[in-house]
Amino acid sequence: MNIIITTTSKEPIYEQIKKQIQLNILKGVLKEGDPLPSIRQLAKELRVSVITSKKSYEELEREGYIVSSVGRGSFVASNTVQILKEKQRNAIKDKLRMVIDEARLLDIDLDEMVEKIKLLYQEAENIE
Amino acid sequence: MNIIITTTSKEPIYEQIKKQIQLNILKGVLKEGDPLPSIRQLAKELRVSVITSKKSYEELEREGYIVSSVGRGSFVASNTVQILKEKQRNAIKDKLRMVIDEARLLDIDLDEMVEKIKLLYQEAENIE
Amino acid sequence: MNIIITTTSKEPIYEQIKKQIQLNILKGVLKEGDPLPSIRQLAKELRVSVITSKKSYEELEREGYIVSSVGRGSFVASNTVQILKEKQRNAIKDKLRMVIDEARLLDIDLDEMVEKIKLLYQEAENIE
Amino acid sequence: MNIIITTTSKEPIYEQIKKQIQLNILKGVLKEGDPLPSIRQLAKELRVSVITSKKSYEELEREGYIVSSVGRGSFVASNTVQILKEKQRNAIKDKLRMVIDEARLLDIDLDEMVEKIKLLYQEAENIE
DNA sequence: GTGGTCTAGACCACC
DNA sequence: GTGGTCTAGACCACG
Repeated sequence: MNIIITTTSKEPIYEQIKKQIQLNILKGVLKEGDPLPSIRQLAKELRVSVITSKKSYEELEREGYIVSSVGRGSFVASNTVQILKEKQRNAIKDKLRMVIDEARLLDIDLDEMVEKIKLLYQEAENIE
Repeated sequence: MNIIITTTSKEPIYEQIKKQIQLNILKGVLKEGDPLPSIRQLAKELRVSVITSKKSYEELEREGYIVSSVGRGSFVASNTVQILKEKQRNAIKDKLRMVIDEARLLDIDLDEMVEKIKLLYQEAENIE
Repeated sequence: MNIIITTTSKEPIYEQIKKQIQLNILKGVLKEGDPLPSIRQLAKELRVSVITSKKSYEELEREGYIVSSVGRGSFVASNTVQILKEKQRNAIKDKLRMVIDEARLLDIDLDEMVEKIKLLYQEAENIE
Repeated sequence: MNIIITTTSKEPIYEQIKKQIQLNILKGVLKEGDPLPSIRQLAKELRVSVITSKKSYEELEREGYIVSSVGRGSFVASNTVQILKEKQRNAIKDKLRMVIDEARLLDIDLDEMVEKIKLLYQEAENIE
């Protein structure tokens, strides 16, 4: 699992870690039941305060993506992929709704929007 | 011009004010050259500190939406609405790009995305 | 005499008026002894507060460029052109000194600076 | 890094601080990635309000000289010195253009201007 | 500890 | 009256 932190970003470090772990679960790099690196090890690798890595795990656990137990470590929870996908799809819908609201204010109609999306999809596939 | 601020929101107050004034300019409620309420008057109306209303105006001026001058007040900038709309269109494209990147991770293909957009457009028009 | 005010500028209006009157004297449009428009007339023409036009004249008088007398009006002082030219030459030297100080910090040497000036002179002559 | 502020100057304090930090970055006294004093520490040292030192840092960040992040502090931005130097070179050109415009009004021709510059360069080098 | 936001005062130059 | 600068406090999230 690779996690990249950019300290220059305005996004909190713990949030960056959290998102990238979610991503790894989503992409199947981390499977249900898989062990995660210990808080201390992760902190060391990322050169981050233990407080920070701890906070990431805490949030992930609170939201049901991982389970931790003292002395044993942290593991990807079961059903995580399902829950995650569902949540993310909802999140995407919300973000899309906001983008559309803005677009409509600028008189961008449905057709233009669809065209934009097609272009951006192509663009994304070419990069990949 | 109506401005509504919610102090419970995580979004800074000055950002809320700024966005709503931008909106009014883009929608044409505020036209080029129109005077804005003085920072003190606005602060009074919204029951916020003068510093807060001032910060909103500062950012709006820096981004070219308004011009302020001592002794005269603040006014909607001229020759800008078109330029600003262009800027915002670019901003929308960037946001859309991010949404699409996320969507692709969830294996949402182009067709599904287009369908989602159509639905959301309809939804938005019905609300209006 | 033509005076153009830009209310969007951060330069105070009275300062803009003052500078342009000086300019007119320097260019010979206004000659020594020539009458200036009355404070009220100027304010009316420029659509400016009388306080503002008054302030311009006050400063010009304090610095010796014009003389005013109650009931008679304001006139360009004698020796004004000489004083003005001398002052302006000094002002230019000071500004040039500041520009050079900045240039040296960016490792722009004398030759490069001279070349820049030659180019800008050419440019200015072409516009004219 | 030494910062000297003069409260008697008409130039705002935050502007003085900003300029001197810019200078230190451009001269290489502060290198990319170097930490800057915290806004509170700087405020204490210079005996100004935290708001004032903060405003300096805010503008420096907006213009790309530094990056700040909550909980970590402020640092000189990376990959920027070259870009910033370029920007400043453009700024110098603009200032030079304005000086030349004024000079031409006083019938100072190119040769005289070049001579002035040579003198001022010599002068500046002798002071150093 | 750090920076980000917010408050309630103040003085100034400009109009 | 206006906006621009400055002060001395405060609370928050982040590390």
